[in-house]
Amino acid sequence: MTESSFSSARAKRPSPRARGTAKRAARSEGAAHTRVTTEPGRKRGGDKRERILSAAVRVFAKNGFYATRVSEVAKAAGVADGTIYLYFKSKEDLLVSLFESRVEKLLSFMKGELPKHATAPERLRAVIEMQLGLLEGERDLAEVVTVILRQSTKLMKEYAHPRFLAYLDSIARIIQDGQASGEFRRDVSPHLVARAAFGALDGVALTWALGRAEQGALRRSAGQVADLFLRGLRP
Amino acid sequence: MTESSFSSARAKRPSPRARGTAKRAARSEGAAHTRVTTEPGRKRGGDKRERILSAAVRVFAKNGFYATRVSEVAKAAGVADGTIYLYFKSKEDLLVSLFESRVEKLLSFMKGELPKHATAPERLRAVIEMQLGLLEGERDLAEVVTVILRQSTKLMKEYAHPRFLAYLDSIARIIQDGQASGEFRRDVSPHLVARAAFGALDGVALTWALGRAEQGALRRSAGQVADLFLRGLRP
Amino acid sequence: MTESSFSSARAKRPSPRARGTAKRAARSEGAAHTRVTTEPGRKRGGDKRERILSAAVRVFAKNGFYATRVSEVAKAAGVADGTIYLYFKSKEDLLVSLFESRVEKLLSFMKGELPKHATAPERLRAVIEMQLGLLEGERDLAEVVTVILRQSTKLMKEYAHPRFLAYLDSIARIIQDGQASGEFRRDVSPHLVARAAFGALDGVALTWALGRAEQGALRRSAGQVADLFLRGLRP
Amino acid sequence: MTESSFSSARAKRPSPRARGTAKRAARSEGAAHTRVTTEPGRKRGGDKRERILSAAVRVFAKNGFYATRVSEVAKAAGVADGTIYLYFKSKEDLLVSLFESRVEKLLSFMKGELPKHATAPERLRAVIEMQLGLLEGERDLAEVVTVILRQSTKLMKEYAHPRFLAYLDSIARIIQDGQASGEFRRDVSPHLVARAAFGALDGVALTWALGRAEQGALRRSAGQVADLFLRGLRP
DNA sequence: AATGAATGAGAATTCATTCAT
DNA sequence: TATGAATGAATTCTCATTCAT
Repeated sequence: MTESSFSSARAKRPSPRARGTAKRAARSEGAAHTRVTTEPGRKRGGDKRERILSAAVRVFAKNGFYATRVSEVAKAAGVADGTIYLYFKSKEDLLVSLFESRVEKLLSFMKGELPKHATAPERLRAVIEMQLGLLEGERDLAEVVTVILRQSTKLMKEYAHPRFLAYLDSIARIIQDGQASGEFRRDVSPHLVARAAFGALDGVALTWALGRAEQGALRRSAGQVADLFLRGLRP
Repeated sequence: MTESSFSSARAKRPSPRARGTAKRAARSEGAAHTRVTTEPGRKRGGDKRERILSAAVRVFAKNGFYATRVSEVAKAAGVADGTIYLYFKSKEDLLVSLFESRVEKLLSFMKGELPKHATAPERLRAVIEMQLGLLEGERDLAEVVTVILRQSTKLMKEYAHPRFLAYLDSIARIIQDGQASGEFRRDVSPHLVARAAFGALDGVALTWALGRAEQGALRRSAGQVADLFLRGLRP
Repeated sequence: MTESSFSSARAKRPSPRARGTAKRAARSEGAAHTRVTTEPGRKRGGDKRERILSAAVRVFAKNGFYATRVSEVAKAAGVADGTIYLYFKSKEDLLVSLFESRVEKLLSFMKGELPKHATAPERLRAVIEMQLGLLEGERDLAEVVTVILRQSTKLMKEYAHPRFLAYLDSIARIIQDGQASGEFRRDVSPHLVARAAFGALDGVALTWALGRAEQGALRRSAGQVADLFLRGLRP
Repeated sequence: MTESSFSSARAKRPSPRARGTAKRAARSEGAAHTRVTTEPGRKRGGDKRERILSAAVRVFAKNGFYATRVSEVAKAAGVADGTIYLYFKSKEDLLVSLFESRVEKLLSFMKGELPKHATAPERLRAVIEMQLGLLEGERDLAEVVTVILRQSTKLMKEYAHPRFLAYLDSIARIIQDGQASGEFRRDVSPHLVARAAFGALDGVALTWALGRAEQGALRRSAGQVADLFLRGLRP
């Protein structure tokens, strides 16, 4: 249960000019996530991709996905409109890539941390603290993950949902382990607990992100939420 | 603390031909939710507004707010495109109205139920069961409330946020009461608990709505979530 | 040359319900002025037609033809939107009818007055004073005639132009008579003078209507303009 | 008093992608004529603006402002619909710009010519000949200036009126000078004469433009109109 | 005759995406 | 690779006109 819950595939990105006649194609595409990709960075193109992504988090977080113009992202990134299409297939692909690149980071970190904790309660607390802790570091990211992502229904249903379920699974497995070892009560569904826990954290992060977003507030909240759940799960 | 947290104002709706008054008014309005309203169409236009709203829940839930065309809603409602603008100022107004009309219903129900429960734990359990129970009745509504609403960032920030906070407040007050009476432990922030509880329910409803949405599943989950929180709050 | 320059045809108006399926037809219609008409006024329907016309002058003068909504005219006239279509075939027909009813009045007045003046110079002066004098009485009308009418290009070209030419003709004939009798110099084209005179009056009325429209100003101007032209025409 | 009455500002034009700045700006602007401007497209977009303007004169002159579809202008200019919005903020802005660009030309020409004439009568004759002469060169322009411009009431009142008054002023000043030097009679108001003269020319041009528009006719008329006024003004 | 709710064709404008340079 | 002018499909909303009552 220490392995990542998010597949780490899709580390590649489209190489400039791999674009076909995709125009308006997205409307009917079944899967938005199959993208042609190539090694980008001869010279220092990877830099530009990153610049675009980081501009995108900021702008998406501020205005939402739909209200954001591709040209705004370009401007914020300091590149030409067309350049964005050298690195991303479409506006939506930009959102997916954003989500991926950020979540990937979050998950790989988690994957490294979890093994350090021996008991299920400790691991659950660690997950909770990590989720809020990581979001706190990047408010824009928190907003993207908690709010923006939900703006693209298609994205949500097709792309994010499976990854999200995988993440939930990894939490559920912690609960399961705890139940097996007698650390947690057995009369609750591990998956339900996982969903409730994730939702609780998401809700806390959401109000935080939409509100004043005080520094340190999320981290402090983490302890209480962990407490609440750990007590609630006590046999 | 039994009084509703949502103002029940705005129970009126615009009658056809409020046009000219409503026209573009939103552009400059500070609050997008103050709308001119009148008796619904006498004659036989009375149910049009409701028909449009209920078509909107369905279509929005299926495709999301942005991906839904006004003409699709019109078609689903069996009216002409223009008719929608007789009852709603804009596409966005339709979403707000939808949210309002539904949430209003949910809240007034809650307002009536809560007083029937004597202790804070019972009231918390009641809230949890009601939130999930009511959503279960209308899957589309659940999706609108948990997903779609977040699609309009402006809506979320300007309109829904305050109402949402008011709802959270009413939950927080239950916690507070319980802490005052010694029924709940005092070392957690009532507001934090409220946010976590709401988030947990939202998360459970979200996965339910996006997933298979089995009948009865939500109601069954409610008990476990309530249990989790009540135990977690035990002094 | 005392006979009216405007045909007095078209004194009839459409009777309620004579309407066919004219919808959008105007787009392709060649002649906008052929209208079915009937005696209206059993009871007192004529009153209503007049009320609509007079509301229309006011509203058109204020906002221009295109910027005016049929519903605004209806409101100003105190009738329902649909009622307008009982008396006028279309919005454009309303403008034409307006023009006609007003111009008719002006012309019949002129027809009665001219014979009272014996010499060509006196008649020219009378025409000038009448044109400005009548406009001064109704500022809104002045605006409709000088500005609004030009807004409907089709109207201008198809309907108003011939009538306008007829009016010019009647002025030209005064000049011609004067030249024949030796009262006016003969080295200018009567039609050119007529156009110039009409334009001069129109220009004076236009700036007056668009400006402060002081009472009495137009009448005072008339004398000077008449003077200018009469001197200019002196043999 | 030989200096031009029209400010020659606004010689610049928006470059493509001034979007975002210009967007909807007019809605709140007090003066609709302050527009962001930049060097026209380098590369090869340079003549696009001009091509659009000249297509617009043609189409507006033919169908009138309101009856003209933006797509028609685009087609006539040989560009895509959207391209128009790269150079003009809106359809109305296109009309204003048209007026400006043309009138500017006319006025700067006049500014250069007037000083060549020594006496007030000569200058008045020059103005008359120029106004008609320049219009004759471009029939479409004549129509735009005499008819189309009046179609946008807002335009007329907000934008054109002040410029128009300034032009009248410059004519009035010629009259005034003539009166001061004893070349013109003093018992007429210079401004009234200016308005009458402009109106006369406008009227002549209007019937010419709406009629057969024979080559040379306007120029020939100019002499007679000038004669008429000069004689009429003789002390 | 009158009403006004409903209609739906139509039009301006936007903006993701392309492609010539 | 990068640019940004150009494209044009698509979408919201308006409003003249109709027609059931």
